[in-house]
Amino acid sequence: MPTETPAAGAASGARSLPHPDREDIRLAQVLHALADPMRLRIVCALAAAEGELNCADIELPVSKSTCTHHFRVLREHGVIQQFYRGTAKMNGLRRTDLDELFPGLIDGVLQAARLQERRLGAL
Amino acid sequence: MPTETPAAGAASGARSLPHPDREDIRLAQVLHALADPMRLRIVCALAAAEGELNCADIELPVSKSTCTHHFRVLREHGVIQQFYRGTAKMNGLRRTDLDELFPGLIDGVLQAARLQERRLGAL
DNA sequence: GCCATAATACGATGCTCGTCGTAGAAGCGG
DNA sequence: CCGCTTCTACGACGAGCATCGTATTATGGC
Repeated sequence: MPTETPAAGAASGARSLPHPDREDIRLAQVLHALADPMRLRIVCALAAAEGELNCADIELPVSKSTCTHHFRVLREHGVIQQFYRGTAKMNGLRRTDLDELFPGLIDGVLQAARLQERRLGAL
Repeated sequence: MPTETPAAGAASGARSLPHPDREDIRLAQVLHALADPMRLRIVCALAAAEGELNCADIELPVSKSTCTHHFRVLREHGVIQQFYRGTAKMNGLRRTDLDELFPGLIDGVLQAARLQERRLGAL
């Protein structure tokens, strides 16, 4: 269940990953987070995986530091959810939160991304 | 019909307003254009008006130059359509183009904006 | 205890963006 | 023709961002 609030339990380790509360998520911030090609790719991969994904499971043409940066932007803007599992950090879309706040938005963006990829790929 | 291609006719004056072709519109650019609070407000006003709106009909807490800048960003990223009518410049959403490229996206964003406004206003 | 793995933090750099003010251009009405 | 309204162009300034490399921290296994 990747849509629980991570506050419940504080998990195991000491490394904390601050997530915004659902009511603190702002549309403009979500759109900004989604407006970067790298982050859009991350979100699409996460949505396609339907579950959690390791940070390293998504291949991006950028350095590790930049990758970390993008994941953090997505998390701090309320788009994804992150937690540690051993040395790995797992990622998941905050679908239920986003769907409750902005019904149809994420689906629209994901479908738009798929359509555009198909359109440009089959050019 | 505010959704025609403005290339047909070249209108009256000499002032030209370059619009991107529909197939040149990119999702990331649209999201980026929508990610600014001012521009989001403009788009919402335009959608609510259902027709064309004068630039000055939308009150924004920024200077005139900044306003012009935002309108241009929206136009150059394919979100709105602009043309001159006398000294005024009229604006309209490119709904049909956007709906064809990214079905459901604009509706999702607009509804999300309305929901958030209601949520935050009734706080 | 110690090393390997995975990710972070920090600082730097170059680019983009949002904002503004002022000066200028295009059309309308007398 | 002249002034008024409306928008634009240009330049500037400060902030933010995407990117990187390197040093550091946290976890798990030997």
